[in-house]
Amino acid sequence: MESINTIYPAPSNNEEGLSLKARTVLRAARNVFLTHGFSAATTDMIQREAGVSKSTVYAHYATKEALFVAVIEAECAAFTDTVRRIEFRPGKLRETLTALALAYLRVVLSPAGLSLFRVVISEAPRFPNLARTFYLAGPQVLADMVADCLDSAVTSGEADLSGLGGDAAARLFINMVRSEPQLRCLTHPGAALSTAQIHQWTSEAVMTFMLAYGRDNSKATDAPSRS
Amino acid sequence: MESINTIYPAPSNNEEGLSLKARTVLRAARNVFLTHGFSAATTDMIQREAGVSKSTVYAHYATKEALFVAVIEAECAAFTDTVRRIEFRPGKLRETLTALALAYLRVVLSPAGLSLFRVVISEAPRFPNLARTFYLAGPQVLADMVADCLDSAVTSGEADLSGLGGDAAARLFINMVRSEPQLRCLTHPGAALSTAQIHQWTSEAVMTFMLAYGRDNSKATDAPSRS
DNA sequence: GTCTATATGAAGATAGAC
DNA sequence: GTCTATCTTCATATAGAC
Repeated sequence: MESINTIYPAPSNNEEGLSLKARTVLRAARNVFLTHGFSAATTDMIQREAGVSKSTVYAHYATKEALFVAVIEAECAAFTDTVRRIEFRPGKLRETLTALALAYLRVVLSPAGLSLFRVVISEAPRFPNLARTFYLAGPQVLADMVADCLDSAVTSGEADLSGLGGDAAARLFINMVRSEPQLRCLTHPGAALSTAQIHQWTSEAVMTFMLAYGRDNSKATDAPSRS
Repeated sequence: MESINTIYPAPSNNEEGLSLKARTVLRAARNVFLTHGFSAATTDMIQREAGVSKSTVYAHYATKEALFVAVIEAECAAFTDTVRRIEFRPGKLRETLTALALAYLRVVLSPAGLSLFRVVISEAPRFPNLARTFYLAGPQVLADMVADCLDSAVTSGEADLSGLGGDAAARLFINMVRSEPQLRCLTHPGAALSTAQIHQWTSEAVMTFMLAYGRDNSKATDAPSRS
């Protein structure tokens, strides 16, 4: 009894070249799969949510599996787009890292981000290619961005990675940022983190990283920057 | 066609007071649920794997849901036991943290650990209590242990947390340790990480933490300790 | 392409004998 | 408590008219 896209705001990407009904089906499938996962979702739910008949669904997607793959691939692509759009003008390293972290958490902790993670992880044994796609579309893309960022900082003398590669350092940073808040949200459904909590966690992660690898170690600053 | 407990070595805990058949059912259910998740698992699979009839299953557990809850709670309890058993004699901070990290990763990256995570996370919307139980049984327990460790180190002058609470610092550390290898294993099913990779990652995480909060900052040592 | 109606199989759960 | 056999519901997918 929910209208389309009530729960998960539409990405409206990668829908070029699809007929009107096909798009309707895909979006309905997105809501249903992200809400219930693959196995618990039924084609009936999708058909009903889309407001079409069963045969319309099967006219565009041969099987439930194919529809699922289409949904997740589109979602991963949208995820990548969102992450890529994050602005990071090369300014002060601490501020840049903070901005990147907060923007990343906004995506990861969004309802769609959490559901996508849930579904992809749980279906990874059955859809290993989707899982790899997800890894490349999310963590990998951000890691590359942060690595660029860090390489610049090393060049400008703002950071000293102590023998660590830019890539390894970037991974350490984004994992430090993402891990705890994401785990908390995943294991406490319905209890979203407050903005204050997110800012505090981010600030602690950035501080830790700067203490370890920043060149100007002024240990005092732990006031979160509002972005 | 797999015999019981082929895939996931039994915890053999919390089975006191259960009849022989009840135990057989519970263990079969464990294998099936950890392998397929809740929705894709069927009571037929469980019944077959246990080598009993359907009514035997329902004689001990009223519904599929109840059986699932029993399985996951037992698994969480076993998880806690394993984590609690980790030795950490208060020695040098770096060595203690390395040992804790490696032992934790052994549990988290084990087949049972990864499957438990998958299942709990994916079913969290439907079984929120189980998800919270899992959080408390795993990350929370280790965080407490690490926090104790850090408090000692602060007292002995080995560490300076720069205003961070022991709890927050502990969380940062274990998340830094767990996050990337776990995510890689979850998204690349069947491709286990090599011991060398695990040691390298651990070593990088410990080094980062020690650079930020260790009192004796000798940046050179990045040789992983074999434990 | 889209609909209504239906085939076909499998799921969770129970009945009734022992 | 345990089994065999079965009930009921609902899932995926298709047939055939328009």
